[in-house]
Amino acid sequence: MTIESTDETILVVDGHSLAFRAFFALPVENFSTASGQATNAVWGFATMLAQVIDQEQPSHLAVAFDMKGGTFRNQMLPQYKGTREAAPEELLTQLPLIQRMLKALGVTYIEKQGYEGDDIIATLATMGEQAGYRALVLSGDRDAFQLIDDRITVLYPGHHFKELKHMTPEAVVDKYKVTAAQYPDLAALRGETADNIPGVPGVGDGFAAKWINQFGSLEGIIEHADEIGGKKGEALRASIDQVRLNRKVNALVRDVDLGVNIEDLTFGTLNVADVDELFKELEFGPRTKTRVLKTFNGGVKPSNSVRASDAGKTDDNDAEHDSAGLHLPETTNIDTAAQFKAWVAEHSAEAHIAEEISVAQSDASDEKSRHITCGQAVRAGWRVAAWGDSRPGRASCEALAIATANHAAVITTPIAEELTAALAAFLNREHEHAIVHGYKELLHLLGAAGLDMAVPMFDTKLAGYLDQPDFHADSLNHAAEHFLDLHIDEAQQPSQGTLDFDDEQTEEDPNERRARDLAIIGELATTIGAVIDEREQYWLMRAIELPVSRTLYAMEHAGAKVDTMRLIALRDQFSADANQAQQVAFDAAGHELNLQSPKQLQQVLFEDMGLKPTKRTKSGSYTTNATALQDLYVKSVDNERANNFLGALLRHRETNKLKQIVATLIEATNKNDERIHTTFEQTVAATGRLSSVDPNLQNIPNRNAAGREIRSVFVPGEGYEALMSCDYSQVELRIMADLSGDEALIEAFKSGADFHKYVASMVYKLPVDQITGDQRSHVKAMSYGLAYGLSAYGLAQQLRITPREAEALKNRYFDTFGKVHDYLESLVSDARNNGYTETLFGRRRYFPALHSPNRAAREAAERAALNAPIQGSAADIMKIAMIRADQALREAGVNSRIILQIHDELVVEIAPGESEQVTDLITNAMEHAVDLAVPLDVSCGIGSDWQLAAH
DNA sequence: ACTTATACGTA
DNA sequence: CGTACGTATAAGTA
Repeated sequence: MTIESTDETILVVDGHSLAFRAFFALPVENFSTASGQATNAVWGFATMLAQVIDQEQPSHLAVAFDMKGGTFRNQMLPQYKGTREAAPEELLTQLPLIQRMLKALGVTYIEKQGYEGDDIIATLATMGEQAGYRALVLSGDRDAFQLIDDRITVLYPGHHFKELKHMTPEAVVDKYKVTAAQYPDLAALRGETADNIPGVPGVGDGFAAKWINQFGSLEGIIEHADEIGGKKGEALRASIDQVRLNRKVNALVRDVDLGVNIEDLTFGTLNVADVDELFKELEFGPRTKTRVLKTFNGGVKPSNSVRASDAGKTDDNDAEHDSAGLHLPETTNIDTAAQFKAWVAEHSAEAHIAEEISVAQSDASDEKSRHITCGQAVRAGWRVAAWGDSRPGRASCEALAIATANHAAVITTPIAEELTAALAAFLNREHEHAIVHGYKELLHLLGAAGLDMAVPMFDTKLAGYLDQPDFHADSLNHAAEHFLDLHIDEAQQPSQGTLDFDDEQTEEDPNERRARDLAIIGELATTIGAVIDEREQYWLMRAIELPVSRTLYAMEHAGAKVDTMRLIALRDQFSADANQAQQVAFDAAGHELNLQSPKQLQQVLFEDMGLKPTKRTKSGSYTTNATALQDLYVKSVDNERANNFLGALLRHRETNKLKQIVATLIEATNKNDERIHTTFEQTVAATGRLSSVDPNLQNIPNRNAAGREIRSVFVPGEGYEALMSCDYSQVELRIMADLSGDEALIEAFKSGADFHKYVASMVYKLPVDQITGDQRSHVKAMSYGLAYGLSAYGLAQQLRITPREAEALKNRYFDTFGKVHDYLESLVSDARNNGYTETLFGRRRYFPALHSPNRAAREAAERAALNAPIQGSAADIMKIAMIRADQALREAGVNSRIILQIHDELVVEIAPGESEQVTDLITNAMEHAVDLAVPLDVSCGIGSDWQLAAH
């Protein structure tokens, strides 16, 4: 980020690529003039370009465009860019406007008949380099990577435009394992789907890089093609001509005669009158004008942007900066309470700034607090972090730190008693000024050191998740790379381990890494905090995610008690059943085989036994999944051998799976307390749901009797007398009823009758007592399928009815619940317009693929966009219920505690004599988590194990 | 020792 | 050709 160069820097922009990005990133509806001229691409182009200029501060600038008419590439490769959809009319009409704007802004743009924008870019970057400049190439086309060297960097946009990756020689090697100069060889082997250029089938970046490193170059590979064995070697030999051609086509021309001098490509003298006129015509507001003027009114003037880390900075000139340009706090090791108190007194002022947030009392039920922001407060505050093993049930803390932007106090374990007390007092007093990364993990680490901390002001891990729920950062460094475009030194490679952040290196001074982690947390807070405020999502973090983290910590820490003896008995029983089924299968097949190998099964079923092939898997082989086997089983009554085999195989599948699940549970049981401490992932599921890992306790069998047996191993632990299970009935449908306002569906919920039967009677226009079992189950499947974007075909498959019948059912259903239909459609169209969906509580999920030219990808995005707000709202509601339930239990002073969450179900460990009271508390917390147009219905059961607690 | 495909458990 | 997950195993590559 810090470019230390006194040289000139030229920024070369791929105009078409930027225009495309702008066009698809912004909804046309919001950017059109009264006369109907679309302006989204023009506006986006201006702001995105201004953003890059502000960030990079180039001294010279040029924009390259493609010209109509083909290039030499089309003659070599007729299908070149064949799959690319023609640019939409609404974008094409904006290109001349963009060029007019560039002219008014005093920016040179270049196009040249017979060449692509990429060739112009390559030429400009080369010219810049030869003139001793640094060159930055802004392009979304990976072909530009071949230009990269010490002086040429490609700015490659990520998912969101602002995440520009600085592709340096090191970054290319890092990503592709080949040098920038070798990149076109790699691309030729791999092909380019976007340009309709086939590569070697089955060969991706990985294999291409391997070969290049083995043989040095594409030519080397072709020479030694015969030495490469396997399917991939074969495919390579068959594709040599294609690959050679690819390589010719992807080479950029670096010496096009453009008729310009590099020194003339300055900018900064914009024509105010022309800009005024154009912006008036495009109906751009004064803010856009100010924004653009600021950037284009003096190309080389010093930056007006302040680095985030400089906020609240004191006159601390010897503050360290690391290689990535991070401002590191100065670390002080603290051993005694007195040292700590003195340190706090000295640096307290740095952590507090004028603007404070008054959200201490914010809670889920307070509607007015929904608009709270974190504002400038996240720029200051105490960074609190800890290092060690944060796995529940086995957590241990190595060190913790409390820091401002400039100074860090580091405390290593074991911590003296007096210092522990001082830390406890500090955390108790200052938690609302704390910024953390992973509050839940921090609680495990603090807990291991005998400490606790109430909800902090800001959690950068949760914030990153709210910002981009589809992105999963697997470490703090990864988050820094993604959100801050900050590349941490090569030397500090993560080694394996389950530590909170990346594992420590033996080489590095531990405090150096701690300082870096703290600095990253501060940077993330400012960067993502701004996004959170802009979207008004601070309430979500403060009133839902942070408090639920605390509840989840308690659940993970408590764990779930299992009956180990019973677990072992079950494993042995399932194991014996599986073996027995396996033997029967072997006898029927006439030989032994691996029943867990789809490949071997295909051989036996479709070749040896000659059964009629089933549906194909995506790789083209015949599926051997349970539904297919079931079908074959039913159809093979007259073929005794096949029938016996299939029956045994199905039994083996089921019992073996159960055996495997039980074995995993045994493995995961903590020897000390005979409890299983799962980890609830709070930042993984893109919809806002939780997930459970290590082990997954959210997929314990529940659908048939044999599987349900496994639930009986979950029992109350010492000091507890029972387990209680409480679940919401049809939450997602109730959310749909509320949000759609469909009177019929609302009435169905208010009736209090057997819901599915009642709905069936409305759909079939029959009295409730005349509804058949089939009718009820068909309508039930339809109801549940709604929120998934279910197709008539899918419904037919599931219910084993004809697509015609399914279609008829769907039509009747939507005739009855018309507003539900309209609502579901509005979800998708709103998502298309806004780019994202939103839950009841403002949790967002973005869907760029809604504009994908690929039909399958687009339709998948449509179904996901339909589902996300519904599944996500249900998740929000459950989180609020958990916070309320947890709080209610604590306020009542009972010992009972929540131990598991399975999306719409809570499992509570009940202390003696508390069952009635706790049932009331939990039911109330769940039922009144939110106020919808229909009541939330909760049903509870209590028993001496999880299975018996079912109701 | 790694990745990919296949299958299957839950809501 | 229904959303959201996590885990295990086989088979292919190294």
